[in-house]
Amino acid sequence: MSQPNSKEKVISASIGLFNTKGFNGTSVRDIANKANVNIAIVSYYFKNKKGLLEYLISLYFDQYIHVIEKVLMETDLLTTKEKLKVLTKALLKYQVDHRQLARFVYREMTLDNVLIREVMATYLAKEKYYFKQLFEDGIRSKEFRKLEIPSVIAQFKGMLSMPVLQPQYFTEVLHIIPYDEYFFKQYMKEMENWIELSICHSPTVTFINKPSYVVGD
Amino acid sequence: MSQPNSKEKVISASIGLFNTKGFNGTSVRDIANKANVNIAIVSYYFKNKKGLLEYLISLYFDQYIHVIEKVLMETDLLTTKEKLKVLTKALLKYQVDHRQLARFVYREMTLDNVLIREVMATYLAKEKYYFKQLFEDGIRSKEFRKLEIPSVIAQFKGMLSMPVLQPQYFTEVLHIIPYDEYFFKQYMKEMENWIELSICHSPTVTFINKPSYVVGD
DNA sequence: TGATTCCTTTAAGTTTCTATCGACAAATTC
DNA sequence: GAATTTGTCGATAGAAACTTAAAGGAATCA
Repeated sequence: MSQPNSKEKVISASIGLFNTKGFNGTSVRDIANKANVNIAIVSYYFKNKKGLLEYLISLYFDQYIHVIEKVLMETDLLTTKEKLKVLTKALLKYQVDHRQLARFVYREMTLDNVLIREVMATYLAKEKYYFKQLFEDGIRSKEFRKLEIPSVIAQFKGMLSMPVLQPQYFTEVLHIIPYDEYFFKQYMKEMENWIELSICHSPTVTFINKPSYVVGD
Repeated sequence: MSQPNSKEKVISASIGLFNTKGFNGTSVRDIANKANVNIAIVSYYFKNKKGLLEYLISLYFDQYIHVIEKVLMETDLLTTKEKLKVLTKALLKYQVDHRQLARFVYREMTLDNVLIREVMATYLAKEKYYFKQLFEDGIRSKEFRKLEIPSVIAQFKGMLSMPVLQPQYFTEVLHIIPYDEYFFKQYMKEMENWIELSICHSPTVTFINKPSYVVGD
């Protein structure tokens, strides 16, 4: 029977360590020890530590973008508001399912690191394109308020990443267990609430393709 | 004339470097070079690199908590909603004024680092106490909806920290310049909007921009 | 069987980092 | 003015880091 590949072992060990100790705080030796492989294995598969970093970031964002595209494909017939909700749920779920990798990626994003920024530039541009399009659609169809799109994107991303980025804050200060089913539903509700109240016009009724001034009186 | 103290030089150099390269990504030698002092100066004033870290974190949070307490003192006569708005503005301003230190501190918070967590525990507990009290007051006086307080605190903190934590995202992806006067006002408006719409009961709705059905005709 | 490719290990090269020591200068105190 | 404290500097020991070269082994294929 084939035991887990050395490459796989390095990947999962490094995700775990980068998540808890950060990229710079983790040595190749640490990774090799945790993965139970020889030190040089890392160089063999990823050339060096930076190569491993690039690989992991691409791994995360490839799937991330794929989630967005899949949702947009499959929700073609829904209202923009519903699209946004489905997308929110899918992205939250993706992040929770890959919480270690996600936390690590988001943290490294906050560094002024040329390498990382170059790797991420394309992905972030795509993400922005899809988000922008979505919000513009919503505004055009009068489902959404006239939003300052960049600010809203920022808010949206902030809310999405908060629980992934600060899990210890949730457990140690707020005494909530992030990542369990209950938390997921609760947080999703909060975000739906935000969509309904802060993004959309009317909290009660929305119509497809009908301008909201028809609804009013 | 007294040139800036060596200690001061080390502090500001380290804040700058930790901000851009992270704690583990910065060496004591880097700091000494940027500060234009001898390497041993760091140990002399802060015992070692960890000591410097502790000092900076305490520096940030001492002032941070002080800002909260000052606002709560001075807004004793206002409604809870107004209190929350004043507090939001004060904290945003404090963060922007200390953006480098703030980004660094928030980033290090996302690591599973025992030392850091111990230093911050007291501050975060205080912060939570004040926030919780404030939201409970608002709910009791019926100004606020019946909120899940922990979730709301999380959202609130997420929004506050987003612009500080991801400045490059704003400049490079959204093409906004964070930290300038215009951005500050815009973002503050967004947060006031959130307070009005998502935190408070709806009746007193205010729009950032006029709702589009008014613009329409 | 022999050759090839893929994977792993040994071993060392080279750089980089932290922390500390002892000497020296300047300022302050007595 | 002497003594003491405070601040600074250069050098370095000792540890830890990343990377690479070269060889050993296993599996596959001709």
